[in-house]
Amino acid sequence: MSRGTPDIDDDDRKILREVQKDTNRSLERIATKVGLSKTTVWNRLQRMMQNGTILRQAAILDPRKIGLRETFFVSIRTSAHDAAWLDAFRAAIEEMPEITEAHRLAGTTDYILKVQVESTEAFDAFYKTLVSRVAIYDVSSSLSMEEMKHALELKV
Amino acid sequence: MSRGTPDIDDDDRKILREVQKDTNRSLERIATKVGLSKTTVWNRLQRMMQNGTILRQAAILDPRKIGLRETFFVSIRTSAHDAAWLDAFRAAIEEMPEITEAHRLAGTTDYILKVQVESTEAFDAFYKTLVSRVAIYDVSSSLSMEEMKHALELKV
DNA sequence: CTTGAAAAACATGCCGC
DNA sequence: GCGGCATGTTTTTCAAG
Repeated sequence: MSRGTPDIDDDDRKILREVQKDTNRSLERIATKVGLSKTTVWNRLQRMMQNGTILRQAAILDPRKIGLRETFFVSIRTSAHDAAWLDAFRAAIEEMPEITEAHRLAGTTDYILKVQVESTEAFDAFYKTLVSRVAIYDVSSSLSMEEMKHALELKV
Repeated sequence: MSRGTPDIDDDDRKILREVQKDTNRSLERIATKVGLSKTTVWNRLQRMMQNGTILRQAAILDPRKIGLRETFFVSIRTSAHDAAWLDAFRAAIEEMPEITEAHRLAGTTDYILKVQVESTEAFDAFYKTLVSRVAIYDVSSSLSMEEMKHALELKV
């Protein structure tokens, strides 16, 4: 385990491609599809859950069906780069469920947030709360008109 | 079913909160936790899978463990707004597995892409392929230094 | 909506290769 | 490491309150 990522081999990749699509198929179907025995597939799945390759198995919901109709992308620049500010920012991200994704970036934009809310009014409320919690130098919010792709299946 | 989203009630929401976390717990544990019978939980899950509230149940992988070490956000502006260009762009998005998310935006930026690749070199190759496939007026790519949050669990 | 029970499908662990 | 088989668990279906 000294190099980049030699934890998984081609059989593992085949299994991952299957379980990324659907976890509700039986072991037997997966085993047949990838050309290994049930036991082997089971052992490999066990290992990949242990070592964190598979983070978890979960139901993936349609945001619209549960009332989250709008997605915004929020680009943030800050003037404060001290530890106290970052702690406050991290806490806000953690505690606000509307923020479904947050990245610290290299470049002119310091942070990007993906925010999923019920409505544009709900976003306005979210926005006010956010800027009241942390000092922000410059913000630019973009409303998504259309989600063209959302691949939870990674290229494995 | 004439209003916004009255397909799901509070019991459904409780069930969804459970299965969003982990799909591998038995029906019995979920039923106990939400205070309903096994049969009821099963019937409700069945309905929510039928009507698309639950898109699917799948394994969620750690991108780094499968060698996808870098995430980029690509902001795109285009000068061509005709149907032919859009078709080509849609096809490119569909066919390039490195693009894990794509949105059409309102505002100065026309599109935003999330791109997950093995390395910065792999991103360079991806980028060249993308711009060779579709005419783009202005692109700005930002490398993510840190994924601060990635909530696949939606606020339900 | 619930309980309960019965059938089928399944995951899991052990065996020998 | 692998595959086949035995066992206990779980899902799934059904009848009845």
